[in-house]
Amino acid sequence: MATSSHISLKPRRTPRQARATVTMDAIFEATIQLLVADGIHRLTTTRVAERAGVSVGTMYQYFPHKESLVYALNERYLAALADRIEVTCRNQNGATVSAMTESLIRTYWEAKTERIEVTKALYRSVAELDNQPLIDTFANRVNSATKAMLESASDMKFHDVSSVNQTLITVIFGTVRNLFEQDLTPARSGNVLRQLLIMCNAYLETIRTAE
Amino acid sequence: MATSSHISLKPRRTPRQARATVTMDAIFEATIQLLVADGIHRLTTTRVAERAGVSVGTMYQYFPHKESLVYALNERYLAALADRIEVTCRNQNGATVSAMTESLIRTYWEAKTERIEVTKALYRSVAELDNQPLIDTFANRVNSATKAMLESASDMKFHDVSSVNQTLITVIFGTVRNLFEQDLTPARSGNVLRQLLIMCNAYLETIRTAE
DNA sequence: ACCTGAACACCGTTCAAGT
DNA sequence: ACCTGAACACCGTTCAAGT
Repeated sequence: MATSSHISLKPRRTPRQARATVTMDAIFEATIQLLVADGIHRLTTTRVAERAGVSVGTMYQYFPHKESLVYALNERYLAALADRIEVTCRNQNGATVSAMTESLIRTYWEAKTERIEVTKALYRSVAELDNQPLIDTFANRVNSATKAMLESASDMKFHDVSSVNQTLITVIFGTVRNLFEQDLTPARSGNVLRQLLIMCNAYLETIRTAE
Repeated sequence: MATSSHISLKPRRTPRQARATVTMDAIFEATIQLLVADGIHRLTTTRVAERAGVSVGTMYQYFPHKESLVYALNERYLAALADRIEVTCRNQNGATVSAMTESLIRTYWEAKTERIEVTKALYRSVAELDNQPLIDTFANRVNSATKAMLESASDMKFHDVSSVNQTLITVIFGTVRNLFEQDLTPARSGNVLRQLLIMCNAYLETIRTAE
């Protein structure tokens, strides 16, 4: 397998003295700056150390290798995100399901869009490849195909096909990708896929009667 | 920005002779084998050339740099996926919207799960970092929080909270992530988010009456 | 037109030596 | 406990020389 779970990604040393904490913060800050400015390809240990104002050797006292640096950054990001979601969930205790769903969507979207450059830099740090053109080409082809399909539907005419099309594509592809990456049992995956279909149908039924 | 759109990711040379095509196929095959077996971190130009049975110099006649190799692989994959979706769309011409949605979900899921190792290797080639443990931790925290929230709902009792919870989380997070990465105008993003909410509500309404 | 492989610049990582 | 930076192995990329 491609995983290398035997190699620790954890920081090597936990700072005990004040200057060590300063050093670690400087390294983190330097990393995020370089990531936002130049992307992961220009992120070298030499450059991080240089900008953080420490020697390479120092960096390696805190992080066993370069990967663990970016890993730690993502860890911080995800932890903060989970914090926010937990707060939202607690705040919605006893509310209606609709209100819950709404605030869950809002919280997640806001967390992603608040500091867009940082979110994107982190996404790109994980998705190293600059394959946006590929994705765009793919999206365009799929959009055309599904739109034409929807317009031909025998049981429904849409007053805004583009909106419905975009919604269905984003929901279905996003959900399936997410589901795939979760690596659930076939039974659980199958269930979510069935529920997804039910959800799409319920949505279509709703906008049908609304028009 | 992190993008490097001024650097071409396209193949450098298009094969004109038969042996050149053989060479390119060998390089592609070697790349995919190494990717599946060892992951992107062990993918070096030397190793690819070695396994393909050509010299490094030859590789660089077809690909301007290492990145373009993996890029070309992803390009092939996405093109094949788009092909399949187009076929599905054509086949569903004039069908009911429900049937369309269903075959779209099925096609996409099947394409991803048919040769799981290859799909995963490609995903990992783009998502270089081995951050599965991070994702798992995050998912567990979120799962607990949202499940507790749903169980506290004032307007609804679920006979299978876990299923509903997993569905909502997968759909919402997958959709939002996908939406974020599409980089649409705020108006279009806002619309999809509103539609997503409508969809979740329609779903909840459906399973409420079904129970 | 296509292939080779030594050569070069640079990067990740270590470690003996310091405070 | 924490920091330094020269040293080493290895990788990406090039290019003069070949068929």
